[in-house]
Amino acid sequence: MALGHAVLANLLYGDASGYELAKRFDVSVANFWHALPQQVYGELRRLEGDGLVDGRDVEQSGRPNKRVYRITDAGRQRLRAFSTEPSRPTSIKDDLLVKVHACAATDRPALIRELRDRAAQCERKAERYRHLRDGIADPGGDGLGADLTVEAGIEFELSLASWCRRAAARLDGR
Amino acid sequence: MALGHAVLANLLYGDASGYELAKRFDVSVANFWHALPQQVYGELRRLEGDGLVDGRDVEQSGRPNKRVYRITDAGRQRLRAFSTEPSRPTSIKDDLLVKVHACAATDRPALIRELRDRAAQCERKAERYRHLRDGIADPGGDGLGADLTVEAGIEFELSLASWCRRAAARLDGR
DNA sequence: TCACACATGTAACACGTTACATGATTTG
DNA sequence: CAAATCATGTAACGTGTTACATGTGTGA
Repeated sequence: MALGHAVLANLLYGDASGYELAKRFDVSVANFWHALPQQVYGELRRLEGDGLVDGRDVEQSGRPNKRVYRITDAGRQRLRAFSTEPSRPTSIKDDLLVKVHACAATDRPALIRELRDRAAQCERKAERYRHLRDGIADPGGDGLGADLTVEAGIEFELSLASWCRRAAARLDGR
Repeated sequence: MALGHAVLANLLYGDASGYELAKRFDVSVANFWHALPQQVYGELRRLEGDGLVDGRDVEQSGRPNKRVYRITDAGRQRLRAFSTEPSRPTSIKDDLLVKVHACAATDRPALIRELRDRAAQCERKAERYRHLRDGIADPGGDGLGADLTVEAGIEFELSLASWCRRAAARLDGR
């Protein structure tokens, strides 16, 4: 149930279809959990089979019908149980860091270019997260969890961006 | 070849056995790529089959024999090619962030405790990375890649620790 | 003698990614 | 008329985790 908990957590912020959830997994949540649409659809079917979410078909005019999911009481209980299990340290995988580690055997100029690109990318992402944060309804109450996690996202992206620029400078021989 | 590149990059810093590599994947490299021993052993066999590393058996007295691997020219070329391929944004997976996102449905005190534990854990990790960094031979030359990546590790851990403490405080209702 | 470090694996399973597939409606 | 958005999936493959398995030597 790796993805499952993330999906359940997301549904706390409002019922959603697979399509809508997949988009959230590509923006707000992407910061600490990433998933492709296919995975989300599959996970929702599984969660429904386990009774952790409830799906209902919604007919729409002018666009395809969709299936909207809501978290069930069993789903909430599952999240509660999950919250008391130990989690282990963040798992990070980053090819760019591997490249820097291997810089002695790389195409230096290409690596430096990629570091600068990545820095810019991170800064744009931080900017998007900032807008997201400003849109959170009640950051002290219902929106607290979302507020805290986007905050983490902003800080992570900015700190990575800053590291990328310094790494590029050092690899450039100053 | 997800793990493969990380293994090759590591071997640039000296020949090693599977056991030794597995330990590096649990300390220095864990910051941007994590792997279990089983995976490392398997990957080394595969890399040897592809001619990207060379293994030789080393007899030892007083302890089991080991197989020590060295990166080949083909392996270096592979790293060079890898360095020019695009990498995509860091992939992060963190259960603790999922829990915070789901804080409305969690056991709050347990979550707060875990955040404080994690903060302490991150700070210890940063401390270990600092020692590692101080042990790097030539941070401006041969050790540049390693120096930059541990630096990234230190900053990541410290920024996460600080976020954890702030999150715990806010969840605690100040 | 018990635990720990050294040293290496197999097998089953869970999870994630890529490629492929379909089809309607809206916007430029 | 082309491209983007909405909406949902299957199949094959690659990667990562858990559980199990084995055996020696050193230090408490």
